[in-house]
Amino acid sequence: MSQDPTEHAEETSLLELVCRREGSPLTVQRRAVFESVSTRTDHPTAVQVHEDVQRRLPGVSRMTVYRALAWLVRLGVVAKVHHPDGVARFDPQTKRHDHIVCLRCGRLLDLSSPAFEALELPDIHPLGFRVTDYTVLLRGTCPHCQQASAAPRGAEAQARPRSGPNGRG
Amino acid sequence: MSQDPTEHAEETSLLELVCRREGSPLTVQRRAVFESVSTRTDHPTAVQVHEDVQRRLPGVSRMTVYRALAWLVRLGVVAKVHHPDGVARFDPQTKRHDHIVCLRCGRLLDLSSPAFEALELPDIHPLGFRVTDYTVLLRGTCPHCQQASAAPRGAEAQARPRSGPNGRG
DNA sequence: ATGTGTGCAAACGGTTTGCACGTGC
DNA sequence: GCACGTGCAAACCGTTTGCACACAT
Repeated sequence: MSQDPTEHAEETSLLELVCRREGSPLTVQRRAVFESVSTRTDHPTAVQVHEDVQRRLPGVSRMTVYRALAWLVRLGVVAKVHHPDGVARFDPQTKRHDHIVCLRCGRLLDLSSPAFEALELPDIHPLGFRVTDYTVLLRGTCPHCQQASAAPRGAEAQARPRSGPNGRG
Repeated sequence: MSQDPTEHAEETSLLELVCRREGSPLTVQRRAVFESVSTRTDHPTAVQVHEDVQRRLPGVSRMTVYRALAWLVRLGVVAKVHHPDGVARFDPQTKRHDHIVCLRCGRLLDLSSPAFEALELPDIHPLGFRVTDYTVLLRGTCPHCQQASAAPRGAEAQARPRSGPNGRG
């Protein structure tokens, strides 16, 4: 996709920094996994990241990708988000933010809206919980699926585009 | 728990009503599944519902519970909520509402707060999406785990009490 | 009587784990 | 050189599916 290596230069050095701090070696595989996640904006699944990495580093096993992702999440460099479909997805955005998901194709996107940034949740302690964090999930229909929904009947049954890797409802 | 059968009388008749409308037979198993979900407030997993149902109707298979739950969800009588752990949970509350989850034990609860009811989200159409629905997920620590967190070190690593049926982070 | 819900068992997909080898530091 | 990350294969868990029988209507 992007030909400019300097684009992710600072992120990569962040990765190195974190590695030093943890005393963990920064391997080629981990770097590739991080590159994949931080390049994409569509919250890829572990399998999708694996495909991505494979393209650059043939031979990398799925296990390595799973472990690298878990490691990145543990270091706080990557966020694990839970898709309604149940499969884990990964997000380079680690700051608190919200998501929007298309109920037809399952596409999940970050919600970057000033209005949402400004949103202030009531500061409550429901049932004695100590609330540390929150996230809003919007559900709806993406532009592409809005057009598609006009065409066929029984739209709910299909709604399974090749590029949308989401299984069950 | 509750000995009073009249407590769920209206819900049961709702179930019968919906069955008539759908032309679907109301079986003992389905009734038991519905009873289980509507009685509990802790958003049981399919397996937990199965255990519940088994207690009353020994011999009911897990498959039946899965299918009954899917059926109830399709009829709009029960809501399927997605837990951060990835396992599906079920909720008798079908109206739009929010949740709070304990990051230690995984317990998921409905959030019934007037302040949250009154919350108005910005009416935006991010990236051309048509937003139909939304939900807020609060993350935090439940009262029980707040006490427990005082005791051991490395709390994040363990945090896996027997009663909390949540696998991965 | 009839249609469909149920039960069994097997498959499936995503994810995790144990161990020998290779690699980064 | 040493530790740890990697790769392989197999297990695991929640969930789905196909088919014969039983049950609700």
